[in-house]
Amino acid sequence: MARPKEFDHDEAVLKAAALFGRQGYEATSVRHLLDELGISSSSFYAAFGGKEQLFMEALAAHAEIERDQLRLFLTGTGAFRDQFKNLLDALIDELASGGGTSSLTLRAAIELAASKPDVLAFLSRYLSELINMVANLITAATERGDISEAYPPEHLARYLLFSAFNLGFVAKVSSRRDTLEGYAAIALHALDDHRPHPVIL
Amino acid sequence: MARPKEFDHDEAVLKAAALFGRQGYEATSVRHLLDELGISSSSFYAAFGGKEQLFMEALAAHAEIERDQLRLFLTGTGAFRDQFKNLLDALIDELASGGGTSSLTLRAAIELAASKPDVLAFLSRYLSELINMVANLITAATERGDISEAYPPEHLARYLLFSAFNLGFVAKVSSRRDTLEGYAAIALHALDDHRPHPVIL
DNA sequence: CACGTTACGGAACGTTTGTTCCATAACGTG
DNA sequence: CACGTTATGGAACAAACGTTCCGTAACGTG
Repeated sequence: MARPKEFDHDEAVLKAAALFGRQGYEATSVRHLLDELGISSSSFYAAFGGKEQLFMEALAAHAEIERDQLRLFLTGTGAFRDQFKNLLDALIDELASGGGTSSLTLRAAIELAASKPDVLAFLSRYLSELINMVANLITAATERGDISEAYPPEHLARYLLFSAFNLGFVAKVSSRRDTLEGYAAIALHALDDHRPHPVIL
Repeated sequence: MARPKEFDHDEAVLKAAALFGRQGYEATSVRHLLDELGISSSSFYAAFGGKEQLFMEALAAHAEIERDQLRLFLTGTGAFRDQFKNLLDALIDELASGGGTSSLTLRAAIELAASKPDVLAFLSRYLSELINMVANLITAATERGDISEAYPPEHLARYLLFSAFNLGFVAKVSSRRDTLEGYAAIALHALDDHRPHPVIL
């Protein structure tokens, strides 16, 4: 029919998401994106429409992966607290290794939520979705007796999610493993039973 | 001797800090700064040297104010937990009112810590200072029996500080009061009396 | 009231920004 | 093997970027 594309659309979006996550939106120029994606400007605008639209696509793609990973960690077998601890541990591994595929979600919220209505709208909807998902898991866990019901599930869900995101912030300043683990240990305490509990040691 | 300046240096730095805090570094152009400060470019470069240097000055000025406010809240009379709760309440008031003089510290860390070594160095030093300050207050509080010694003071200090900063992140997406209060209530739980959990990392 | 010094306003600079345009290349189809 | 269609590379664009420069204005001093 016609000349075929020489690059994969979705793959390019993921590369863009990584670059935006590393450098931020404003600091990432279109020319830098062209280099990273290995395409020329005409292909760029034909495929993505422009910088801002590519960012929205990248943000959505990143969010989807993030949500799936979250679901994967929190829907296994075992106590909810253990599952969430595993999630934090994995996140710490990633952050401490310096790989630094830091969360585009965090960056987008800080850099663009106030100035770009589209970004705010997306994040608002996306984070609500995450919170609902985790809140439901928490409700199920409390019904099993896994965790106490000291807080409204939605509040607890939001707290846990934002604490996880916050690890990315902590890591921006110090990505030492014990720093991150120290933070995570205390954040996780919100899931401990507040009544006296048996010492398992 | 010579023609006197028509604007106050420190006042201008604070205005710049507010603008940078609202819009971020890259999104704030020099022309926008000139408008906000009400000066012309020649005065700008004579007084501050350039955009980047003004940012560093603004960051330092903001940090000083932030540190003093923190000290003010945490060195009064009363239990440490109450003092920290007052701090969070005041922060929530500010964030919920939408005034939105959001923390330049948070923005600088997310947007620039990875790309501008000067910013990282400053934040690293500044946050260490804050953590030490709070850790000392925590040590004193535990010696009074105010709070339990479940965690190393430095870890607890870092957790509390970053939780406070994290409210700024939460507010970016939803600045509803009950959202922020829900988060703060759970974060504060780290200061409640409890025996150390056996599974601390 | 002239002088030296410093601050001011604003035009101008070169560079980089995001985007558009067009001639050319690479396909599937008739 | 020409044709229609779509992708590509790169030149070109206006606008905005951070910064510099210069003539002028506003002081304190002699």
